[in-house]
Amino acid sequence: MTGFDHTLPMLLHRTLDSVMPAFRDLFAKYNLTDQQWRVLRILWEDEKVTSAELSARSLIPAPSLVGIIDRLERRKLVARMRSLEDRRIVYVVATEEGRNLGGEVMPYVEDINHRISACLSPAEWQAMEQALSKIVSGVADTEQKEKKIA
Amino acid sequence: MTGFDHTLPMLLHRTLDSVMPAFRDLFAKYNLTDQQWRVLRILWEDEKVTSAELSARSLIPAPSLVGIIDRLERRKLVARMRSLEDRRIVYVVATEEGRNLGGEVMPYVEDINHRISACLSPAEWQAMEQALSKIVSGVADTEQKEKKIA
DNA sequence: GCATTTTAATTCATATGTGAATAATGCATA
DNA sequence: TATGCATTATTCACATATGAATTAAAATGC
Repeated sequence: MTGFDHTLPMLLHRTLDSVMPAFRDLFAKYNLTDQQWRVLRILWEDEKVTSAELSARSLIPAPSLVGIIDRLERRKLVARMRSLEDRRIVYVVATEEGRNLGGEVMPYVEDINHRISACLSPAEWQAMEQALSKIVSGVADTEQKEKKIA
Repeated sequence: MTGFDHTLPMLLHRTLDSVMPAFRDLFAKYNLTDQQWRVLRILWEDEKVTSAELSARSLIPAPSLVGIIDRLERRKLVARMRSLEDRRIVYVVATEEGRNLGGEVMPYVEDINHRISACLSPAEWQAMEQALSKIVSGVADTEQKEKKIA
């Protein structure tokens, strides 16, 4: 293990690589990718969400979202509805079928999440989440400072 | 913030999204992607590495590695050398030029890494790294148990 | 020695990520 | 009200991720 292996990007990628296969094996049974699931997961609870908000909450870049929604739409799991007040905005909603699929997959997803959190004590989990969150806000702050300099 | 936002994959993705732009802006100045950098970073120190080992250490899936090495090879930054003892094996090596580029970029990469680690105290960083590592080994263990059952 | 099985790298089809550019609409203001 | 600017979603070109299949070259069993 060199210094490189202890780099934050490598630590995060390594952890993702270890947990994602379980999710992907599950999603594959329903012909879903994990990105498609993320979208469905958000729409499962909320009525209608704009594309921009969906991108922000799913952490899926807007250009990728277009194709993902296209494919979900073809399968009648979601639908696009252009706003009438502001015709630039597109709302995405889950269909009845999409909502049902969400409800069907959800318990298994929670199983996996429970198995993951069982790897740590609640205190450890809390500390990890705070550490990650500190990094997110910390990095954002240094970027602000650099903008002021420039 | 729903439960979904506190899910491990979302936490990890959110953190990655916050730190990667700084790296990517840097790499873009040298016409490198972050995956290309990861390969160069490994070859910068080691003499020759097999494709399989490169995939394992860079966390880049083998099929992706093919194209990445192709593009680095076109720019004369790395070279492929087929093993003479076992002709299935391909060694990848950095050229003089590749090694120089590595040396040139490295200090700036370390700057970014320092700025990231400055967001946490050494103890917090240590705890976070251990937590992530616990998850990696913990998830691997539960997979083993499931194999035995099946 | 030859057929079988493994292994290493690659290819293939499809889905997604990334950054720049575009089209369509809304908004401000001269 | 016409013009310039901002915003939303999309498109484009290119690079990478994913899982299955393929090729070539060992290793193994008989």
